[in-house]
Order: sequence, then structure tokens, then C-alpha cells
Amino acid sequence: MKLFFYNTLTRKIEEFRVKTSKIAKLYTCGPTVYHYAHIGNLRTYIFEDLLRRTLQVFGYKVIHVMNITDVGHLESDEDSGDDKIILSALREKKTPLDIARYYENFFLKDCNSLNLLKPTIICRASEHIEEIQYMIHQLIDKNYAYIIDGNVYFDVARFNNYSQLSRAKLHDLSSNSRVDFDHRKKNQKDFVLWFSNSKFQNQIMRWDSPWGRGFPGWHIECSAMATKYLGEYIDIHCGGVDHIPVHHTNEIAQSDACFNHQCVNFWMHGEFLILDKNKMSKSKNNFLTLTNLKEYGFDPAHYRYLCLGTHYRSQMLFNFESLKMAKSTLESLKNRIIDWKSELKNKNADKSIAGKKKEYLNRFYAALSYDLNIPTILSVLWEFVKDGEISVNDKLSLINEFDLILGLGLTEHIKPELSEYLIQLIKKREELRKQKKWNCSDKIRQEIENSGVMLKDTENGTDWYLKY
RNA sequence: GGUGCUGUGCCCGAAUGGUUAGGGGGCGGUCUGCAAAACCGUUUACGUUGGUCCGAUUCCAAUCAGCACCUCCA
Repeated sequence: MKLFFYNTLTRKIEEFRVKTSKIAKLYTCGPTVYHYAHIGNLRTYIFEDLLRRTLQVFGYKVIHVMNITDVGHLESDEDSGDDKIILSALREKKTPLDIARYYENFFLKDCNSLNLLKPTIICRASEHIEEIQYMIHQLIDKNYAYIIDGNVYFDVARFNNYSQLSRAKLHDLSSNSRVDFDHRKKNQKDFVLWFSNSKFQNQIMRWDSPWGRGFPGWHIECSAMATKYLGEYIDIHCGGVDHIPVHHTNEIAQSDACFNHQCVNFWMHGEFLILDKNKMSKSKNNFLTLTNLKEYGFDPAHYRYLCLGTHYRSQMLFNFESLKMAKSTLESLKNRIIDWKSELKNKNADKSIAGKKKEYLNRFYAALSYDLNIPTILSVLWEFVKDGEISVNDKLSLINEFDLILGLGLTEHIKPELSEYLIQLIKKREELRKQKKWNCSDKIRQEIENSGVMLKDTENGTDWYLKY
């Protein structure tokens, strides 16, 4: 079965093809580690994880590279803003490197708890200064960059089709009044490759270079590292939609100029998560983290499930009501799976109607292959979950298959152990029920339920499940 | 001003030119000592106005409303 994805470059859904047979080279833009990742950031990483899992399920060996930007970045290329890592360091009275490592670590833990597959290679910008400088050299040699006052700028006018990805008009961009004017630039759309003459003269994170002691501009590290680990041809490059107009536009300019050909085949972008009709933004200080959600009693898996319900190219409205729905849905699914497992132990497996299982699988692959339609997959999932013509055995095997993509750890989920105290209480209540002492047994049930365990009385005795 | 997106039932949220999305919630019922879970039923869906068509929520046009990006941000 073929894969089709929406390519930002062409604004069309196209058949996915790779350069090297059966190998998919995937680059995803990673975090700048100056703060905690918020759930909007994480939505994009979840989208990328779904993409990666899809590629794998369709038989590709995926080489997945993600960068960690740990060299401080200015607010903008115009050298007018603040270096975020430095600011964090000042705020927290630590060294910039401490800050970067701390947030990097935290970020990776978040990814882990969301069950995101670990990239094949995670690379830090600070450890690739040599590669970055090498690429800048090449761009200067090829006349795509110029040096003024110790800074190196990319010359946008020299690069054809600069706005291919964003489809913005150059003159409109340059007339944007909100961008500070930089007199050193030939063209206001030119962007920095290397800073040695920045207002941060005392910056700790600086490296020697032929152009002066300084640090790289914001876009070059992705181009340099992507090339180092994936070569001149990259099958898919991902990020958030905000990267389309500037960051990815500049990456294309740098890389394609350097190698004289198109380096990236597919550009895919995850839409934003919207909070109270506003984008979540670190600078506006209105953001929620995974830790916040945990404080409200939600698991990372609940958030992941919530994200699965909205297509990656649609804006997703976040509110706690929806998150609560996601939680109920996921927990009830897990409880069903536990029931199926014990059912399987207790009686002989019944047979499904022939071909039914395959039909569900086909619908699953069809939805997946057409631009990652995960919401449809969820509806297919719920259909077979409630389908009486499918055996429990087949349901479990389908769940397994679906979860390779969904990544919710559905089948790993096992029934937790109860404390001895609660087990005794349940037994005692069963005795009382046999004696039809309803008042006493109901009191005990109340006590058990107060500790978060719900009871169900069946023909085979009392069963229980965790309240959610 | 430029680039793009969206408008679906009580809520979240898909697909689709004609046939049930799915989930959550509410209500009614079955079951139960009572519950719970499960199951069954129910809850007048496609922003507005035109057009194309045998037929439009789905295509086209206009219109209204909302959103994002163009500035560090996923």
C-alpha cells in the first residue's frame, strides 16, 4: 500500500517516495532548551511520532534525527532581542550550559512519558560548531553569504525562489514594520549565519571563528546537522507551522544553496494547539506543561489520546473538558482490555466471522496511509471494540496492531494489585451479600469505592476496576 | 496589507455528492437486592444566501463569523 502525505512545499497531498529504497530519512526540529516544553510544543512531537510509527508500520527503516538547540538564540535575527538561554541563566542563577542540560533532560523525560519513540540521533548544536562553520565557509565561497563587521549574512537576493515554502512576497516581508532595521544588511530579509558582533559581548557561549569569536545564527545548525547525519537528501523534514515562513524557509536557502539542489523532498508541519483562543506562547507566559496536567490528575497518555482525536493539520482547541473526555475514553478502553484478557483465560476463544478482522485492518491502513488520518483510526477502533462478531482474541490482536501507531501502551496495561486490606473487605462483603445483609454490604462497598476501587457484582462473584 | 486555514448535533471531532463516523455527556430501558459495568434506544448536525446536479453537509460563487502566521516560538 502506498503512503500519501500533505507536502507544504506544494500544498498538495502527494505520494510519498524515498531516495533510498526502504529507508526513510526524517529530520524533526527539536526544542530550544531554555524553558519547559508546553503541551503545544508536545503536540507537534506527538504528530512527528505518529508519522515515524506510520513509516515503520509501512516497512521503512527510519533514520530519525532531532536537534537540541542549546546555543542561546536571540529573539530575532536582527540582534534586537534577548538571548533566551542567557536570560534563563540569569533568572535561575545557573550557567547557560546547566540551564540547557536541565531543560533538555526534562524535555526528553516528557517525550518518554508520552511514549514518543526516541530519535535515532539526538544532536546538540553546541557540539557541532565545526560543521556549522564548515557550511558557512561553503556558503561564503559560493557567494551566497557576505561578511560585515564580524557577522556573516546569507544573501537572500542571490537565492532563487526564496519564498517557495512560505509563498510570501519578498517586498511584503521586507516592509514589515515590526522588524527592526539592520543597516549592515544588504537586504532586510538577509539572515545571520554567524554573529561575532552582537550586543551580547560578554556571552559565555562563544566560539572562535575566522570571522571573530561568537556564535551561530539561528537557522544554520539545522542545515549543518541534518546534512551531517542524513546527507544531502532528506526524505521528510518536520516542524510546527510557525517554522514555515522563517526558519524552514531559511534552511531551504542555506542547504539548497550549499549543495546546488533540492535537499528536502517532503516538508510536513503540525498545526498549533490553541488555548483560550490564543496560541500558547512562552513569551506571553500563558502555557501549560505536562507537569501541570499531571497536577490536575491526568496522565501523559490522556493527553496523547486527546491529540490523536484531531488531525495534525487542524488547529486543536485545548480545554480541560476535552481532556477529561479523553481520559474517560481511554480508561474505559483499558478496562475493556483487562476484561478481555481475563475472559480469554476463563473460557475458550470464540471465532470471529471470517474476514472481519482483515476488513478492520484494511480500514486502519487506508486511513493511516492517507495523510495520517488518526481520528478515523480511532473510530475504526471503537467499531471493532463494540463489534459482537469479532472474537475477544481477535480484538486483542487488533488492539496490538493499532497500538503500534497509537502508542498508548494499551496491551501492556495490566490490572493492578489490590492491597490485602481491600481484598479482605471485598471477601467480607461477598459473605454479607450471601446473607442478604444489604445495609452492611453497601456500607463496605462505599468504603471500598472511597478508596478509588469500583465493584461489579457478577454471576462469578465480585469483580473490580479502578475508578477514573 | 500579505499568506493560509476553519465554521458539523449538548460538548470534542472525522469522513463523504445519495447509505450509521467515533468518543464524551444527558435522558429512557434491559440487567442488578440496590448499584456499577455492559448492552439497547434516544438526544430535530452540517454558518448564511445563491448556483451546478436527478440529488449537496460534501463541488462552485458570494457573504458573515472566527483563527493562525507574516516577530523568538511547535
